Amino acid sequence: MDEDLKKTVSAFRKLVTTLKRGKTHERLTEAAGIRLDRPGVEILVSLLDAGEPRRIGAIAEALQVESPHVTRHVAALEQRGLVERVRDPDDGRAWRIALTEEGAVAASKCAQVTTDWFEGAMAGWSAADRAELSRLMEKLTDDVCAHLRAQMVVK
Amino acid sequence: MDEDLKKTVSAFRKLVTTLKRGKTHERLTEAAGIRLDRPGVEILVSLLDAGEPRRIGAIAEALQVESPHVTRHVAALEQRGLVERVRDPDDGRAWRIALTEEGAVAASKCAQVTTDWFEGAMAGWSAADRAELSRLMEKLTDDVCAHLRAQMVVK
DNA sequence: TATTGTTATACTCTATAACTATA
DNA sequence: TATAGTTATAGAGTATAACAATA
Repeated sequence: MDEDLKKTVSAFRKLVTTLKRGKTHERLTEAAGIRLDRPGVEILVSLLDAGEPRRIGAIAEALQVESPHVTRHVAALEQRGLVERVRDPDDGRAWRIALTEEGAVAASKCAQVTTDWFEGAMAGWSAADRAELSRLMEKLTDDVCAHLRAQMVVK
Repeated sequence: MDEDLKKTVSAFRKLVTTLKRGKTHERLTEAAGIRLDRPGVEILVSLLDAGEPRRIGAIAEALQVESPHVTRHVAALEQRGLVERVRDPDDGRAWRIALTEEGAVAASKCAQVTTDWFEGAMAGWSAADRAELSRLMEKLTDDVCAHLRAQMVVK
C-alpha cells in the first residue's frame, strides 16, 4: 500500500520534470502565437483563473513567489498593454491588476493551448478515467495545499 | 467532459506552482538533514531511481536538462563524496556516475522525506483512492511522455 | 506605526556555443 | 569524423534587503 504512494510520487516527479523545462514553454507560446516569458504567462493565466482584478500581493501568493518578482513582470505586461491598474473598490488606497481585452485574449489562448495539449496526450482515455483523474487531482491539490498551510502555521 | 480536463490541468498547475518553489526544497533538505542544492538532490534521486550507474547523458535526459548542467553538478557531488565515476562495462572508453554509499543514503533520505510528506498530506485517503491515483498518475505520465516523444519526432 | 508595494542587488538554475578527447 | 563530455559564457527566474508611500 505504501507502494502506491511511492509510485504516485515517482510519477509526479517525472511529470513535473518533463513539463517544467524551457522547451515546454517555448512550444506553448509558439502554439499560442504569443511572445511572452514564463512569469508573464503565469501571471496572465492566474488573473484569468481568478476571474477578477487582483492585487500584487494576491498574485504573488497564488504563484508562490515574492512580490518584487510580480511587481517587475506586471510592469512589463503593463507596458505591453496586457494588463492595467485599476482602483481597488474595497480599499481606496490600493490598486488591482486587471487583464486588458488583449491580455484576456492572450491568457485564454495560453490556457487553451495547454488544455489542447493534454487533450492530445490523453486522447485514448475513457470518460470514466478522465472524470476519476479530475476528481483525484483536485482532491490531491486541496489536501496538499491544506497540508502546506498547516505546516506554515506550526512554524 | 471537456470540463474534467480543464479541472485536471488547473489542479495540476496549482500543484506544480505550490511544490516547485524554493521553500519546498528548503523544507525537504532540512527534514532530510542534508545541505544540498536542488539540482544535486535531483541527480542523486534520479540515480537512486535508476538503480544503477548512469552516464552523464542519460542523467541529463532523465532530468530533461542539457548535459553541461549535469557535468557541473556531478563534479560538485563527486567532490563531496556522494557520487563517483566508474568505468562503463559496455563501453570501455566511457564512464558512469555511481552513487557512493554515502550518496545512496542521502538520496534515500531525500526520497523518503518526500514520500512521508505526501503521506501526511494524504492521511485521510482510502486505500482505493490511493491505488486509483497511483494507477492514473502512472498512466498520465506514460501518455504525456509518449506524446512528447511523438511531437519531437514530427519536428 | 502597520501594511503594501517598489527599487536595488545578488544568487541559483539552466541554456548555448565553442572546445576537447576518445574511439 | 562521430559521439560524449567539458569549459566558458550568458540569460532567465527568483529571493532578500532596504526603501517609499499610504492610510
